[in-house]
Amino acid sequence: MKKATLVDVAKEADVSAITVSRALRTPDMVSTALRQRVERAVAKTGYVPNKAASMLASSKTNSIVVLVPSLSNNVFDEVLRGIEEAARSANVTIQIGNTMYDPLREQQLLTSLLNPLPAGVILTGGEQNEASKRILQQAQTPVVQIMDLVKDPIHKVVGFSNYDGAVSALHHMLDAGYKRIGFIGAQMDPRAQDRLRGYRNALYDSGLQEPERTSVTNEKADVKLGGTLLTSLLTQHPDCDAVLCSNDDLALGVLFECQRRGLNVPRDVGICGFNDLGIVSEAVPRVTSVCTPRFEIGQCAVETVLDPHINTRAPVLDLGFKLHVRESTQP
Amino acid sequence: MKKATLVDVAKEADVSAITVSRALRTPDMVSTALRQRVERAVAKTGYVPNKAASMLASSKTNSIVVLVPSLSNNVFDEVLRGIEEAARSANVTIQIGNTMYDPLREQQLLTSLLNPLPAGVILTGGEQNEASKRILQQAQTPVVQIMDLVKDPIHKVVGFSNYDGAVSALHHMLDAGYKRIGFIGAQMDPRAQDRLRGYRNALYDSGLQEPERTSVTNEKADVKLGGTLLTSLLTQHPDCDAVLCSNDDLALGVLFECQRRGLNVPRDVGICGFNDLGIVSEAVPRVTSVCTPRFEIGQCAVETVLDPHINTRAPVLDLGFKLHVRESTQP
DNA sequence: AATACAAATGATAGGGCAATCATTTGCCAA
DNA sequence: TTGGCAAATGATTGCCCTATCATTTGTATT
Repeated sequence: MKKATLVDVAKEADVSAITVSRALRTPDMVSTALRQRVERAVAKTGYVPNKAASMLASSKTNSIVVLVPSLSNNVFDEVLRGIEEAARSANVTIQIGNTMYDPLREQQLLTSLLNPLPAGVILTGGEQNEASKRILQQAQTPVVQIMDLVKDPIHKVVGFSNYDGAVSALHHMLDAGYKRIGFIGAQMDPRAQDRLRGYRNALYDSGLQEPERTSVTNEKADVKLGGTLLTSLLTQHPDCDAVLCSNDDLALGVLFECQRRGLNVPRDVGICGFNDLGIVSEAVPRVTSVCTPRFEIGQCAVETVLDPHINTRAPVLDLGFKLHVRESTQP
Repeated sequence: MKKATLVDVAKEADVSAITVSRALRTPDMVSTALRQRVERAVAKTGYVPNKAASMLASSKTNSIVVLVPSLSNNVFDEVLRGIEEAARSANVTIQIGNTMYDPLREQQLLTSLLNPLPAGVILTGGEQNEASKRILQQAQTPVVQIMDLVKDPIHKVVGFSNYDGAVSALHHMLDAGYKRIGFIGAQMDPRAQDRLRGYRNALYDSGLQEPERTSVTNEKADVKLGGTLLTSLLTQHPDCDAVLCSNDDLALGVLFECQRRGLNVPRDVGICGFNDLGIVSEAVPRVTSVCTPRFEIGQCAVETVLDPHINTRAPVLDLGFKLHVRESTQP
């Protein structure tokens, strides 16, 4: 038995095909009686709309393309959860692409996923290459960039200030009494660089006139690397008494390395992470971290991208952050 | 300017539309000269194939649907990495769905993602509900179930034995001298249950005739829960001298809880995790874990699902596991 | 040179839906 | 009642590509 089509349903309901189409897509536009008749016919025939045909005829889809730079970075789980939840209630599907922090890969994904044209695109950050930006500008679909407060957004931005987050963390660490605070960073994308800038400027503004103590690399940030970077930081700056980490994996690695070296946290070394991934609040000692609104960013990104009044809204939505102070920075 | 279609390219190259189609899809079937002419015409017109039309005409897609139960569980990152890599080299796109451990959600995702029909489906485990299984059986597309060695596979299975993994871990712990080994489990899906079974049987077979010491829940497994479960385990069985955990997050939580309680690992309590997620090998002390071939499972699942000889291959592919012994179980 | 056959290319006919414009129906005001 | 208008429904056409079958061209064989 072949799959039922609109025409089959139409015959069953004794109406025209286009009416069935309307009854399903825009139920408000048909009479109640007819709607019910169509529903019955759909049930009876087991009709399932053919998306390919629908796309071809309307050159539209109800799916949102979401590009993230990593799936192993737990930061994006929460973002994706927010996106999924919002997408579900808006009745759109999502299409996830993993750019692996590679602009070229991002461009390829866009080329591939923008056909057929999605209802919207959600991207991470503003580090797209020129070709990608051109593609996005020419595509007739709304674009939301998330995480960063990107300066020259394609359309809209939903995120928070990484710079302010780092500043806030540093002020707290200074208040807690640390004097020779270092910075450890990896995977130095624009967000991590903003955090580094925040560290630098807050340090400078504090009047301590300290030399900057940093250990930074472009490798993929993970727990192991945190230990490695602490080692290199302490080699260059043995007097470090605290470390601000560009993310929580690094912070955990730093904590473990301290334990290996017999350094007491928070007494000998204070540690602050970034993102507040849940695991850091369970470590011993519990680690201070800048809590970022990842779930909300996801939700809000979907709402923004689907918003019909998208053109009349502020282009940048700052969802803020919260510093969660814990034992690791309270000597 | 409208987008170029096959016909435009055909005019440009002075051939028929169908020939252009062939030149692009099956270049071996046309002459070299013509292929080059078509390529030039494509470049000149900026032609991009319309996937919706292609799908409609052929009722095929070159995308693979991948359903995982969680994106926050780091187990699936690696699997997805393997899938992505293999998919890329096979030139197919992937469509990721997150079932959130909910069979109904899985069913909804299948209903939605099986239209248009994908080139294959990759699912986690065998815990689909009856409706989902029926949908998959009727869909004319290969299905590969991963992670578990599912007993009654829909088509094919790529995974490893969770049961054997647990048995192997337990044997190691017994060999290391632990006598009163407990089990901590959460998110007790069939895989976790297999691990529990492995624990039970290995314990029984060891002849120790020990009572079983378990603390198990169906909540989402995370680091925090590890601590909670250890607390409950030690309340009921204060004599526990080691813990096998159904995954690494729990193991880490157990380690942290031990630290809070002043219990020395591995002397007072031995800890073994499951999956070997990278982070456990960095903790202090480094934690023993059953290393599972997640990347390979992903790769292999794609190869299997796309394999034209799929019907003549063994239905179950066991990729094995490796116990990585570290400090946490060497008193 | 004639035949046979394979390789290369073409013509036709949908695939299932939605945009657009056209028609019918129902209802109200005058 | 009739004209007018909105609401509801219908007919036609096109979206762009590929499956299928048909034709042409090229090559080898006798």
